Amino acid sequence: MVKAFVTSVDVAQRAGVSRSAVSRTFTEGASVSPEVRRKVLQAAQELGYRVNRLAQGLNNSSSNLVGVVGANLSLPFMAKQLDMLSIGLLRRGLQCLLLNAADARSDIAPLIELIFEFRARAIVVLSGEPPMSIVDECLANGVKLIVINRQLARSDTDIILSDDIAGATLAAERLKAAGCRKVAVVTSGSGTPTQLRRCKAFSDVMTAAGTDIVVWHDGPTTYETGLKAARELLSDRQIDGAFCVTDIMAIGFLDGARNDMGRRVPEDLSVIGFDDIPQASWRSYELTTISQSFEVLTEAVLAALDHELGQSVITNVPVALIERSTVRR
Amino acid sequence: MVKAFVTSVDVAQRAGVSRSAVSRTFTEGASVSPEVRRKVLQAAQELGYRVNRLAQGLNNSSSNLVGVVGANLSLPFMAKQLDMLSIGLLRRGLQCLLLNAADARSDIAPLIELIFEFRARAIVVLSGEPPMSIVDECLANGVKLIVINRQLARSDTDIILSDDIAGATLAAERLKAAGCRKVAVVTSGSGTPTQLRRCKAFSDVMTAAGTDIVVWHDGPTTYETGLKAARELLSDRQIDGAFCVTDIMAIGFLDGARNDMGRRVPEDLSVIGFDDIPQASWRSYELTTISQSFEVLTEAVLAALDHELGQSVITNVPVALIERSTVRR
DNA sequence: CTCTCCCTTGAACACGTGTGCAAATTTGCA
DNA sequence: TGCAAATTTGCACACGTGTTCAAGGGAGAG
Repeated sequence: MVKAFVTSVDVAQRAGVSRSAVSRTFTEGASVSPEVRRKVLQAAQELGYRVNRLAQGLNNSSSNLVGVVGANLSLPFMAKQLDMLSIGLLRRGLQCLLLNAADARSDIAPLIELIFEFRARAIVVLSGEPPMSIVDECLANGVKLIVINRQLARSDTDIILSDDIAGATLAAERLKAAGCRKVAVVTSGSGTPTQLRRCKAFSDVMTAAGTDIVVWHDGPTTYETGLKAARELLSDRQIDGAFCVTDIMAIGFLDGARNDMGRRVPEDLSVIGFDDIPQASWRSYELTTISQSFEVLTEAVLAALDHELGQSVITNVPVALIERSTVRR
Repeated sequence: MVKAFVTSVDVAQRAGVSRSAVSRTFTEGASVSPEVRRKVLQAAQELGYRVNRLAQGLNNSSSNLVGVVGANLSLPFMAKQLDMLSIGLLRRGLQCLLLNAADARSDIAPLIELIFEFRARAIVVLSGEPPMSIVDECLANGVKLIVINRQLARSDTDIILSDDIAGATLAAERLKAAGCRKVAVVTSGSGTPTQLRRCKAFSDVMTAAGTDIVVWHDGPTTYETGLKAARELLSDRQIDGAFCVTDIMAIGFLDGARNDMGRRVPEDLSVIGFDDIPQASWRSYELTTISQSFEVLTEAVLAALDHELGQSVITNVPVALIERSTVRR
């Protein structure tokens, strides 16, 4: 049988004071005399006392937890985002309750409901789309909802969007400047809003310029999908440019183009990606891509936590073209 | 002002039953008549009732939380591990409280104390080393402690170790078979136990065989470190083999060897890594490496959660040589 | 010295849930 | 129908904390 955790009653008894004094000692800005404070701290130290956050949260009817919903956490983009977010939360005194949706297609509603049960202060949705009923529930119960790269048809939720349209436009302009005559757009079959936006904005610019485009989409957002795209698309020898809506697919595409389809990059084929994941700068790729600052994105999420409830703030994360060496100059 | 969450009292009132009935309806195996159950469920549905896990945990003096401590979550190895672990926890009805140590060198004690405050059921340490005082505290308070790839000098903690020694030995044997005469060992400057073990085991086999070795160590466990190692080591043209204790460094090393130092791999130089991260199988690398099954590792962690408290189980995660194309046949 | 004001202290309540116990009700059997 | 057994129900307590409220006590001003 294990002994239970030390409670504030134990500490109070040992320090010879009331339980209130103990509580006040550990509460910022409460009124305790230095003498009592010292005795309490010493007793707490000796007994190994730890505040019970569950009881604390029960009282305040809210915890310091922030629920984070995501999927495919091992993909570089997600991993980087989660890494920075979890650091930022901790630094702000918030704890991260991580719910992994396992599959980008799976319904995230049950996960969000779980977060509700923990009376989390806020919910951050990194992937998947929360149903409207849940958005309502968040608002009704005073839980901040922050959605990343999903455009909800609502005006009472914080939304953080990378500027996909500007990014895709930058990519299109760059490929035009490289003199491409026929370009491919590579996207996954998952049809996430982000990918759709990038795909559409790029296509719009290209068709307006009269450039031939061919849109390819299939499979999940992975390296293998990019590889497959290269193998299927590049039998058409007229294609001399490609916009892959995600770096991870761009890297697969590059490998397929060079190794399987015998293309020289950038001489025969210009390739441009999106996200600027760490691997994009590896020497074997040196992928020209559109970067969205992870720092800015993370800061936007953290800032959103402080926003007034029910007030919608749409934050656009700016993008920039990172010139490396997969597009002809 | 926001309305508070719905409580079991509200539900009981609406359903016209006692609060106990509500509680029992949501408790597995409690005794409720079908009639009452139906009324309660309907009322709960209409009001949007959610059990308050904080109050629940307060009562049971333990929550369903599992604290996970890690660092460098965006490195492929860590990301993959966290991804699988968080899925596995969720599937078992446990929630993942993620604490990011931000820096591999930073002290993880404060993070573990935070986990204590949440009365987590178990603590999983992915990186960093918990001080002995905390190990004691875990045991005293009935909190399961699971440490991955850290050898603690204790017999009352669950420890999960990839079989570094067997892996490093496999790597050494393979390089010997490739006919290498002088091999480099590339390791980071962080000196984690895992890396030290791999380094030592490899060196032991090689020196026993009379092969020349040179050990290089510097910087963090990153791609850039591998790149740097190649630039510094390969001015010595006698080196014809390299064991990088981590795939991420092996990939950097490969890029440096090929692009900066003009080596052909595997003709001039054989390279072997460790971990089998997803990037190792990318077409540009096709890195020969030692794999440790992420599935087995994850399963071991989940299994450890069910072990008796205070009983130590040391699980060895088996390794295997994955032949690709960076070692001469 | 007395009065007032401010700081500190302890008692009591609230937070929302699970559960032991005894009463109430239903079921099973003869 | 009558009785015992089994099931269901409600009351009350416990979990560990924050906080309000009134009482206590000390210091400073007149």
